[in-house]
Amino acid sequence: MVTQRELAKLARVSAGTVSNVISGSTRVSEDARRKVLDAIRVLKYQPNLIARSLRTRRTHTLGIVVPDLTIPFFPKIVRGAEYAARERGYFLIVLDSQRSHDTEIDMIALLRQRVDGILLVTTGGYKWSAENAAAIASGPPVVCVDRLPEGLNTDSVCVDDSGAAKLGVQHLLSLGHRRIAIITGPLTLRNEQERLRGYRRALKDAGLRVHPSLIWSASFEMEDIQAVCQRGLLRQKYKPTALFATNGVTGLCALKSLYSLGFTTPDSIAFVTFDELIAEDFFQPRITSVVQPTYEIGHRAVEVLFDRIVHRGATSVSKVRLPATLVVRDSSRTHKRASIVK
Amino acid sequence: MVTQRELAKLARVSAGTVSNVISGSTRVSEDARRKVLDAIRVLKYQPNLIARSLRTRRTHTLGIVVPDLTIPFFPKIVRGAEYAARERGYFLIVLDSQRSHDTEIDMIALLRQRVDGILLVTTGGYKWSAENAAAIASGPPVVCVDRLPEGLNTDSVCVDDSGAAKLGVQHLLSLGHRRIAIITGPLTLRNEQERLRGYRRALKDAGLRVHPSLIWSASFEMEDIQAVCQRGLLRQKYKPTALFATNGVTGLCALKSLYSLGFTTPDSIAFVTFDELIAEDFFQPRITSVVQPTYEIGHRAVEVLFDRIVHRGATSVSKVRLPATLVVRDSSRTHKRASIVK
DNA sequence: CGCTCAAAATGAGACGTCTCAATTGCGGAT
DNA sequence: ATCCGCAATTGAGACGTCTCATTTTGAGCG
Repeated sequence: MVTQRELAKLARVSAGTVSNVISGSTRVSEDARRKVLDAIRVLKYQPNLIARSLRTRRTHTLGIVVPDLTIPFFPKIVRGAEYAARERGYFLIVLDSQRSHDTEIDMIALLRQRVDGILLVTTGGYKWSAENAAAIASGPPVVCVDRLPEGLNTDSVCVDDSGAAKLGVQHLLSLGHRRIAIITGPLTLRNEQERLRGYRRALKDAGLRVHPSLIWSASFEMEDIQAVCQRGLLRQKYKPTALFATNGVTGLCALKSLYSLGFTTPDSIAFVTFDELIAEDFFQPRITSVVQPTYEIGHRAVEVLFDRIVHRGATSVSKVRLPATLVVRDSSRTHKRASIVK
Repeated sequence: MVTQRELAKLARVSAGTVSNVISGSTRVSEDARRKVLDAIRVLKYQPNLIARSLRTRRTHTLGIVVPDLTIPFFPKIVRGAEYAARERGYFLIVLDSQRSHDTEIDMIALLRQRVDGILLVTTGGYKWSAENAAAIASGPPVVCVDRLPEGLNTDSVCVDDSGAAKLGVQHLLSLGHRRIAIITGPLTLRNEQERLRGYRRALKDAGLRVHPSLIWSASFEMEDIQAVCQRGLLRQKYKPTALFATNGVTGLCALKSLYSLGFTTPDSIAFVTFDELIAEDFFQPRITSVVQPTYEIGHRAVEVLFDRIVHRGATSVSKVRLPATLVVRDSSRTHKRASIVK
């Protein structure tokens, strides 16, 4: 490995000057600069990042922890983050916590010494212990993405959950639907709470009463979702003409349940879901979705993180909420039965 | 940050002894060990990994580069690799080359100084330049996974492509099918070539002629695949009773094409694909697949990599091929028309 | 009591970089 | 000719760890 010292010898300048040329921190004469750059070329010098990190206490690396890389939503966020990181010459390390809070904590601990900042998509559904929160606070800055943890007050970037849900529900309202059911994931997740809030708000704004029998919640497990749909759909009294799902996993399973119960979209029930379904364009008819700006979320999160790295503790906490967009496809097509309902 | 020097002061031993206790490289008296361990506990010492790396020239970290994290196949491999890495106390860095060979090369360069070994799933479809191959050879050891690059002679771990394809085709043969079409991805990929070879072998072994009009190849683009299926299926003379797809992307698109052309599985055509389709258990009927041992591939690749890290250059190149398994579901159900064909 | 020898402990030095106080060089002003 | 001031350069030292040659310790033995 070629070192700066060797460059110095070849270029006949001091080691300090070589370092100054390379890091560009101090003014260097044109002559010296040229000699050093020549030497770099001749010896094919490459700086030793480890040594540099030891000295500067910077790694020029960011880390991102996600709950499950096999859910397509997360790689999309990773992509946005990676792009933003590379724009600034940073390197991004990806870790998968496998939906385990403990693993998540472990991974953050492992990242601690290797990165200058962390993007965290928590597994969610629990409150952070004071101890773990303190550990976070004492390490490199953390920006929470998508899912906002309880008990952790950091910068965050996520979609405007309630606004996004409202968008989807308003679309159904505009098609004439009045009995719109909602199926959410676990309400221990703040996102899910907010999305439910958006649903309520949309209905209230439209002057409708929010009927409790139209609000369904389930875990992320197929069986659970199926059971909830079955109960909700076969209930006679107040049958929905439309269903809104608050996330992709739930939406996919719900859709499957509808089909297996003999329902079709949009004919027997209109359907809108949060997130692009995994095999989105495979279904006929195609599914209308509230689409999150995944790439922007990742990208923006890195920008917020850089801000924080620079202004360490200075600025107040920033909570960014990005807007979702509605992509209208077939599953919500206006339909005579739906439009009849009043 | 607590340093070993501070530990030494508190424990009233030398810095060298502290280091010996921590790294366990030399024998240390029980007494000294206890004092040091106490000090570690009291001061909450955590070793500085950067400094350690600088000194030892080891990072205790591995890297994996994959073409596209949004294809579920790759995160599964990552998971197996990560597990194996953690078993040995190593850390795994994940990078997404976004299907670009240039990015791939960049990423390997970036990893160079940060990891002790690299797992590479190349984007494929091109030959590695001698220059890039040389760069690889001069860096940390590389193990190629899944896709084997041309022009790069490294250890590798992947599925037994031809055997796996044979497995799928033999299944169709055993159901009585005789006119079995195959649709592959780009034949610039070695995997695809091998899988096609497996198909040929299965037919030959069964004493059947391989009819050229039954061999279809396409890029990974939907339109392309659709066109190929259309041409193959609407061709009158030699219409297949079964279709075998050699990878998940192609399989998914082919299936969609079948449906849009009015075919159904297994009624009008039997269907078997490589890999679990993204929304596998969503389709009715469910799809029969040749399933790769993704987790094992990742896991095993890390083991091979460790071997190489330890025996640096000593052992001969190892080319591991893991067997696939056939998961029979509905799409290949025996069917009267199929069984009639002779 | 002194000697030997192995085990244990020591501490200087190196890994490659950056930083900073100190020094040098040089043109221009006095 | 001398001095000043600024820019450029220098080189020692530190970051925290591990290594290794050297020294110290102490148990065993004559």
